[in-house]
Amino acid sequence: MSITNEMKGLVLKSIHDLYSYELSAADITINTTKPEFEGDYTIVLFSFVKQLKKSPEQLGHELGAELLKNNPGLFTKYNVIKGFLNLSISDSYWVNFLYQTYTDTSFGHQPGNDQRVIVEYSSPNTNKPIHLGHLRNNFLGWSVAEIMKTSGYTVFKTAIMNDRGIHICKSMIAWKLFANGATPASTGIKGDHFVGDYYVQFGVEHKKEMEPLIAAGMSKEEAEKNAPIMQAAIKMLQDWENGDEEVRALWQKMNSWVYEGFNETYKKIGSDFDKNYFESDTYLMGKGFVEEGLQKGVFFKKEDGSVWIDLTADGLDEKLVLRKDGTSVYITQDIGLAEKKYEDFHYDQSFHVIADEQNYHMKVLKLILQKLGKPFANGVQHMSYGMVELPSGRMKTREGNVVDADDIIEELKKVARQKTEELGKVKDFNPGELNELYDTIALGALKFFLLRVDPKKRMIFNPEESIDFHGFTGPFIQFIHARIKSILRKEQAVNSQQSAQDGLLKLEKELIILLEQYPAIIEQACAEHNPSALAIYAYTVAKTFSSFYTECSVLNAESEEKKQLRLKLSEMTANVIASAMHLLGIKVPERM
RNA sequence: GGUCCGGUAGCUCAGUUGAAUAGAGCAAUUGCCUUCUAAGCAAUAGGUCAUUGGUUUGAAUCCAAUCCGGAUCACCA
Repeated sequence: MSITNEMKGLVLKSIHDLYSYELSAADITINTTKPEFEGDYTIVLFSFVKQLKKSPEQLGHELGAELLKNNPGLFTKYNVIKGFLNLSISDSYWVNFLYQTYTDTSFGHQPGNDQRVIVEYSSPNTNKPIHLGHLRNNFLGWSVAEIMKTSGYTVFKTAIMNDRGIHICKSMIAWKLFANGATPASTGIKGDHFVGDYYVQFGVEHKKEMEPLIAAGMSKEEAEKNAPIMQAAIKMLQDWENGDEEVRALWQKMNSWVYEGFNETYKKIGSDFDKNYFESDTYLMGKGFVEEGLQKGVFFKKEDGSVWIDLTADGLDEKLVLRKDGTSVYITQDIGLAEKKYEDFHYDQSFHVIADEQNYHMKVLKLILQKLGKPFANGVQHMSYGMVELPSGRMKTREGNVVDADDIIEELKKVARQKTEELGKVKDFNPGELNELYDTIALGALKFFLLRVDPKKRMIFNPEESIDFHGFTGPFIQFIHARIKSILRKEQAVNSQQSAQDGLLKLEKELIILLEQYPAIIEQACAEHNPSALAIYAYTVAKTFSSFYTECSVLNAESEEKKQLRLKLSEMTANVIASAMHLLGIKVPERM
């Protein structure tokens, strides 16, 4: 149990003993004591002073004295300032905690519960390569899944490959028209980029063809639709749906190029999946629910044959679920997929990691599932995150203003190499080890950069300023880890009983207090589905260690006892940093 | 227009279940490498927490109004 929870229990008991009053734990606020006051943790008295009809001053002193009297080994002193009761916790408590825990690499992990969870993330379109926005999705999804695993959930990672539709046909048409049979193999271009290039080329050609039509008096919308290349793409989609063999073969071929490219990138960034779903398999599945919804009176049919749901009573609009031509739309497919995933995994919760532009869509999806009476409806949840924007605005593949995932990783690797060579600390590494180190640093910088901010907020990436390796960054934390390991390579802590030690230095105690909070941070990150809590925490630990390291020598400590304490403190810090960074999908090097 | 989200230092962001004098990083200025890795440490400077009013012992945090920015309300996915 964490120290703050333990303290809450003690406060409840003391209040009961002193005043025969039953307080609830929710009434008690405990904060770490501000540095300008004496103490480690502070009980805010205001929150329950009224219930007890005491002055904060009197209550503070009575409660402080009672806590000290009953827990002489835990608390050493107290002081009351205004409505705050500051308590000092004994050094021996902290040292004991450190000695008990310093080798525990599963510190903060929870035993398994019986909750089954799906995290659906990544979910790319197969007409373009992965960019920075997709990376945020990938890193978030992966990290949330790992955090939930650590917290005891049984987690399955899935992706839905958006492998069909008009956007795919655009790439296909452009390839047919302009490629002259070129392939990724013949051009040496990575498959997803290769196909993406034709998607962009479609856009260029489309725009070109629209101009004369608009000049001839057509509206923009009409021109968009009537441009010959668009007509060809629409025709191709129809052929695809009718199972035209030639179109299907081309579709399969081009998708396979894309998957080859994706797999390479996924491998590099560490995304993995327990199961992939394909839209081409699932896009017809929702149709069955239309009939079910009509029978249950949840849906209604309009004169033209289209089917709708009326959500105005829920503060939303009417929403189409089946086109008048009888084909299903996005939301209908999602209904089918949700049920399919339930059949496959029997989930209690199913998270969709999707950008916040789809908040409305996900709200509607959940509502429809609830109205259809699906048993899994309440477990369907949107893990919404903000888009990554450039200083110039949103990234759009067809406008070419994207930060490509493969490009930025390569750029960061270059910076990592350059910096490493300048510093010259790993001259004995062989080329394989060096390459691995550059990967570790580059991906560490990128993942930390994208995970350190609150997922719900949109974020701005400035390519000019690029990604830093100093300060609040992944490489800084990696560096601190490498530094600790360097000490531990020279000397290991001896596993021994706690020896009597007084006088923990300020920074020593600060570090132990921080480390003790790790399980609470994981719990918070899990409850909020928010990896940034862990990123901020990992940085704070590294930063605190760095100050400690500068001020206190580990290997040349004043005494053997101090040295042992500091070795243990170093080891535990390294363990916690490695663990927290792992939950973010970031590796930590032994040397850098 | 309806709904939802946001506005904190020059920039990027913490802090938002109310709690003591609002914190980091970058950028700027100044010190510190013969001692465990300087991708570092220490320090200085930088704030009308969008605005106004309200609730409270106490408000960046809660409420109301206003201003600004974004998303969404498709027979696209």
